[in-house]
Amino acid sequence: MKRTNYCGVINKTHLGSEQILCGWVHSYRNLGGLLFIDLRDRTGKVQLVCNPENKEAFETAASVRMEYVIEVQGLVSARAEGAVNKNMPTGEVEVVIKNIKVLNTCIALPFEIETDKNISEETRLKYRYLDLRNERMIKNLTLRHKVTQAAREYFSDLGFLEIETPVLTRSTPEGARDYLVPSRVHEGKFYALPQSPQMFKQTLMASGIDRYFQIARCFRDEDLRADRQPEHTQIDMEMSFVTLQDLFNIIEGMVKHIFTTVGEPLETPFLQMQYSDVMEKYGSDKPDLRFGLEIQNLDGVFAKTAFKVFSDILASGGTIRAITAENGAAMARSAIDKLTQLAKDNGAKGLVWVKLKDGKVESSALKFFSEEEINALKAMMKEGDIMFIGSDEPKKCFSFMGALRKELIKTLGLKPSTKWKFLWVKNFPLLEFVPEENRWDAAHNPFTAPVEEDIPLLDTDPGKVMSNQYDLVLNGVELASGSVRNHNRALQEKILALMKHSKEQAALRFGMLLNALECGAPPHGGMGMGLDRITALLCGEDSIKEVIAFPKTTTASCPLTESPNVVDEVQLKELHIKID
RNA sequence: GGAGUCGUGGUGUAGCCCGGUUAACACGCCCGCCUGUCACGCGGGAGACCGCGGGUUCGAAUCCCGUCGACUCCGCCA
Repeated sequence: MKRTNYCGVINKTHLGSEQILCGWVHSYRNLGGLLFIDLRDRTGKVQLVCNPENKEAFETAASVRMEYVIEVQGLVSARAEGAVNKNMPTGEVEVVIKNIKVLNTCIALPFEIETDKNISEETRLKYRYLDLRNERMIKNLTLRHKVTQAAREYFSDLGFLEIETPVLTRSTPEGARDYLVPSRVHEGKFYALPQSPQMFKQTLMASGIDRYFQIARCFRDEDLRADRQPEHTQIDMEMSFVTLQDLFNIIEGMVKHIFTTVGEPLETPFLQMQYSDVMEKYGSDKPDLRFGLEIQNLDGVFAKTAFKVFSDILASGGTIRAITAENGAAMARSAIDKLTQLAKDNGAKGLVWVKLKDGKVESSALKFFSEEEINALKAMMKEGDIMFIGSDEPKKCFSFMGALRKELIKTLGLKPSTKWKFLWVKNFPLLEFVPEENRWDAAHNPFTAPVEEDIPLLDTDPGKVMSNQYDLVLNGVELASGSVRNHNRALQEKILALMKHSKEQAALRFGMLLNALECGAPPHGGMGMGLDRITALLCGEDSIKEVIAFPKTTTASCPLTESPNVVDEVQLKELHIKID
């Protein structure tokens, strides 16, 4: 290769040197007797200048158009005082063209690189190879690479082995829908793409691998969101002989290493909270703790209320909760109505608002409140505050108050208190009852171990059993999830039985794992972290599509490759598939 | 499965409410001029039957119905 340097790095230290640069014509300015080209590669841009005295080169330079690929030999020169471009990192220098060669031409493109903003995502994805020429995408993909490398480095240094697990595996119709792959050799049989390497990594623990990690692609055939793609990448990890706190320590170490590597050293501690407390305080299992707005309990205030709405709720075992927002009293009626509607959409029957304005309490339900209640509310508020009160059966109440909290943060345009706020959510219930199916289901992951002292409760009151499950939440995003697993076959089978899996079914679906467990599997645990999500957060992107080179659209299709698509009749026949 | 927003030259938008000229503007593209530009400038030109199908109407980019696609959200996502 003849290239001597990248465009974006050329600076004063290269003055007087001759360079061979290759790249794309980002823009050209032909002044008639003088010609400028901004040459771009993934490191940045540098200005080329061509004088007419260099006749042959000038002729070629005049023929280039947007996005032509050229190779240039030239002298790095200082720009004249007035010609320095302060908006350009390479703006103090320019490269005087000696020779120029067109390596490839380019047709008129659907959009311009960098200058065209607000291109529809549809167009961007259809021409992703052009979109990826943009600085934003180069920056994001570079950062993603760094995150991946940092994770690899961290785990490797701690003695973890990176082991690949199969992508063609078997379907386990738990949780998300599987992507299926028909087998040619076995008529009527299918592989499934893994939703996670869960079973394999636990099996690796049974093998005595002790410490495993993988940058693993996971597949889920579910509807998409800004933070969900049909295939996503997990930093997947599992280790033996660990407690929950060991896992926290290891993962915190990894997160810190990643953040430091990308230039965001962390000082903020990782908080830990019980799932039940998180739900009660924030109405969400992934609250954004950069904002306050805790949900308050008003059961005491209204214990003896004459307001029928509240007294009925309390009598039926419900609860009354509130959120108080500073400087919210100025909120317009329409904004309050919007928030009320949002609460209703999330299951609330209504919301009561209370304002403290000029030392006086105003409220949509003022006439129902006693003097004592008004004073109690007043004592909880500061001048200019607004309080929203909701009441319902506790779980429902927390849920819509949580939705309200999220919306309030948006509506009031609250500024986050810190850049990053980490939260471990732990002590999830192991099981949740599904009334429609008259069975228990894993609250998170069917292989999670119950808290040891709760094991007897599996026989008496399964809903009370706490698990060794945890989530790591960052700025309101569920970043990672993991647990200490069951390493005892009998216990695992007991839990599967509560989920109404017969021994036969369990053996059929999870046989590999169950068999491995009874062959001397060590205690173990681990986690999976969303690589796309952590990268998106670090890039300041709202959608993980911006950190994935070739993502899918909301209908799980790829505009670039036009997948999914039809296949040949011959292919179908080989796979024993008939399409109606 | 459901809700909302959007769809107009290559790209991004205006026009749509309140139907009626050759569908406007910017960038890109083509031609010409220009020796210090950097969103270069100036002059000229090409390029869209307004996502698709149907309906209302003398007449539809505009109103109505359907459909397809994109995005966001709910359901779903162990």
